[in-house]
Amino acid sequence: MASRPPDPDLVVAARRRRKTATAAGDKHPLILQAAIHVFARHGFFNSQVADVAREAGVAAGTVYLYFKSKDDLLASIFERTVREAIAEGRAALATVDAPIDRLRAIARRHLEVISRDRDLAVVFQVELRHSTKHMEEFSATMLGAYLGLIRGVIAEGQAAGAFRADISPTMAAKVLFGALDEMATNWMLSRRRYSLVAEADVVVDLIARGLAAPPRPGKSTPRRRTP
Amino acid sequence: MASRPPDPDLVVAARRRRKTATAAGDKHPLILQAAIHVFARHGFFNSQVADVAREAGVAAGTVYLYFKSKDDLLASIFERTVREAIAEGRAALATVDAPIDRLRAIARRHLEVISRDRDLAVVFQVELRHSTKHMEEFSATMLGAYLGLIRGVIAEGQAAGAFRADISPTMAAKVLFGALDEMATNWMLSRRRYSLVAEADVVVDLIARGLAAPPRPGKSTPRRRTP
Amino acid sequence: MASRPPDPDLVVAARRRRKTATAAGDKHPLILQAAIHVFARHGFFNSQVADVAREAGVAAGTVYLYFKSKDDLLASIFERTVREAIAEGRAALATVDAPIDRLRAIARRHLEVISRDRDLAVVFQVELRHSTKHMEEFSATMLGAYLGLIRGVIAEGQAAGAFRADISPTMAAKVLFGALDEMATNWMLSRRRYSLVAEADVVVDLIARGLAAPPRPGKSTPRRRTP
Amino acid sequence: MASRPPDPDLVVAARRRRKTATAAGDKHPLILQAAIHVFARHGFFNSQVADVAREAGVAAGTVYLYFKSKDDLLASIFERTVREAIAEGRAALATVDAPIDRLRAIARRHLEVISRDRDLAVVFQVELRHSTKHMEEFSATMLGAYLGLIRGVIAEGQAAGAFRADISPTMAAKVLFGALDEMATNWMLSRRRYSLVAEADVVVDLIARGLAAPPRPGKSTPRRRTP
DNA sequence: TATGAATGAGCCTTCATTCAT
DNA sequence: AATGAATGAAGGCTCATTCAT
Repeated sequence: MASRPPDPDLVVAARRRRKTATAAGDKHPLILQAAIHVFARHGFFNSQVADVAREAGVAAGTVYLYFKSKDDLLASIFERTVREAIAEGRAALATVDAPIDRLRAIARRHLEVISRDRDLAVVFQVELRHSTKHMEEFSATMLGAYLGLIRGVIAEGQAAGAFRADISPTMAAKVLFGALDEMATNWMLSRRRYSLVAEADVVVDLIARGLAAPPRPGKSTPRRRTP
Repeated sequence: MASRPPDPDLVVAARRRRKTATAAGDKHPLILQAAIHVFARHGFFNSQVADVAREAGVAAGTVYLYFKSKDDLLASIFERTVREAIAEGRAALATVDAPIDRLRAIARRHLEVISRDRDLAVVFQVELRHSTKHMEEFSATMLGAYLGLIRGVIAEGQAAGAFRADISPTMAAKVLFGALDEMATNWMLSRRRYSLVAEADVVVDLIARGLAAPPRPGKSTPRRRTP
Repeated sequence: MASRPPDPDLVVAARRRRKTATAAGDKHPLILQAAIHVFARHGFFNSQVADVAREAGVAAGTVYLYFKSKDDLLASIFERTVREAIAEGRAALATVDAPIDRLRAIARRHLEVISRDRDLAVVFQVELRHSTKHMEEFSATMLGAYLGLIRGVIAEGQAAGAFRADISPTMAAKVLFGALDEMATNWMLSRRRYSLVAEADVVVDLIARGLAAPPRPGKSTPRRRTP
Repeated sequence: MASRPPDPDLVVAARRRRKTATAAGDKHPLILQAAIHVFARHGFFNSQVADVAREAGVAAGTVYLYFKSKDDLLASIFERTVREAIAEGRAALATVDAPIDRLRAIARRHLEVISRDRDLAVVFQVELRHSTKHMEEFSATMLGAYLGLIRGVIAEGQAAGAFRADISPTMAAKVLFGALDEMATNWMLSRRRYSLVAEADVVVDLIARGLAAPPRPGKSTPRRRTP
């Protein structure tokens, strides 16, 4: 364990939380969760760093030991959420093989992450949209990674002949992400408390149908099995 | 045409602004439009009153001759939009008689007002949601008037036997408004430039179908039972 | 009347009221009186030029046709009051001869001017004291003239042998003015509505007694008569 | 002496300021003193918070760690002064017994507090009078406490038979306070630097004489009749 | 002369960020 | 690592003053 090359993802994650996550007392997730709650309740601009600190039960200065700036709090929320979605997406992929099932797994986890914490959903779907700068910056990095995950699954499906090959997998990935993102926004804005995750299936069915390879007579969609 | 008595609506509109609207020189709509653009571009909190003033080509202090505060700019955008939507909705109603056509007319105009100015849509669907205070305050006044307009059409339809009478017209009006509002938010958040107005028909078809008066006895809607 | 050399005082006064005091509609005193009321009620700094204009029944811009600035309003109140006090003092002097009577006449008129208008008293005794700059500037001009009037009377009394010559008439004038000024301030600040003018006699008695020439045996105070 | 329980008054005073008054570093009195000097020199309205901060040697924002607003600075000056006057008055009362001596002690301390700091006197007697709001608000609280102190002494004197009982102690307290307040204002406005404290005796003599219990029957105060 | 809409400099106040302890 | 007092830049708003009509 000591000499193995470190997982790049873990390195990135560790770098985010300044140095030692020594014992149990890591205040990084504590403050981040406080920020989610405070931002969701009052909005990013109406919230003060001192509010977040108070909610987290730390001093105002302590926030700056874990985050570069107030903006960094927002960025970290975005980043952590996307990172988790990627991780959960990957984990979900491990259990299924058929391309359409893999897409469904990603979509379900995506909406699960969102619907797990309504405050997070508010921040992620609304507050994050304010700064075009943020959006553009993060779209290029984290979001790119997430889209890459989806694109990979689609490309696999195309390679396996399950999906039509005459559509760019990047474009198809964006369509799926866009649809899921809009589901999430609707759910978050809606006063009703319906099941968000259930919509994953509908979205995937719809898109998968659009992606389906034209049936070749007498040959059903092949199911690939991973070891 | 020159000496005709003035349109009462225009008189009301003029009274809203400063006294002598010296022909072209009324700065009220000028500043409001500038605010819509600036707020849409940078977000309400990232915008400065000075930015709005510069965009409108007036001095910073001038903004305060027409609006009580920066918040009032936001509130005025909301108010003007709802007022226009009501006026357009009423105008649309004048041309059709059948209840379902009347609903469709309102829905189309609603989405037309939104899609006419994308900046306005951004401000109206996103920035306005920030301040719970604003929302609550205006929900009670302007929004109430708009919902009243819809409710009236539905109640008419019920009275005429076109709509089922066993649903509160207030509730039905909220459902329609909620659906249109979500269409508008989706369109505004979406990167795609599809026709928003076209969705009005889909929404109205759906809801009108749900509102349709039950067919004559002997041919009841089949009730599916879930286990 | 046309060719006589103009009275310098009138010239100054006329210059103050920009050009023609054409007919009855001179707004200069109107605005000044409005300023006295407004400043007395809310204080100089809490009053706005627009308040004064409204009280005077004119537009805000009109104030600037008669006064250089807001400060000039305060200065003009000071100046007009002192000018009137001088004029009234001179008029009073015309009726009496004995030095002590002449001092008493000045003192009475001084306090009369003050007590005639309580708002004026408030402005004159309190608001005017705020700006040291103003005080110093005006002390050198208008107040100097008023003190000169008093000093003249005292010097006359000294020349006539009625007052001791071993005290500077300037110093004695300041003492008298200072005493009267403090009476005025007390009266203005006091919640009681006693007669301010009556205090003139007390003050003059006191100071005149201090100024009295040492009695030379067998020779009573001479009474001078002016033609 | 080192381990004695702390003086309750000091505890209260410390609580008034920010928590840990790290020995010499308490900026509350520092800023307050700076405000007294700046306000006295330029007047409340001509002074900027930044001026006060600079005079106190702190940053502008620091003022707001100790005071709610610029107005609060003025209010705090008032409050601290009255509080000190009450404390000094009480201390003075501890040394004397005879009612008239007790009144004289209070009066002397009152004028002592004022004359100790001329800047304070200027602010207290002039600037504070501007805002009627302030006056009314604090009259009801702090000033009420101070008047209560005086009233108590007078009531004691009445109970002891030293003062006539046919005058309301509240009214008598107001008369004494009013007289002292006017002495203070005169002294502050006056260019002369006479002893303000000495006037306490004169005022108290006068009022105490008016409060004196009527002599025993058979030797009544002569009543003069005016025609 | 009179108007009042327009201007823009100025100031109070907030709050993200720093740093001595 | 943690604190929270201190900082000072930034921005909303006011209002004295100007000027085109």
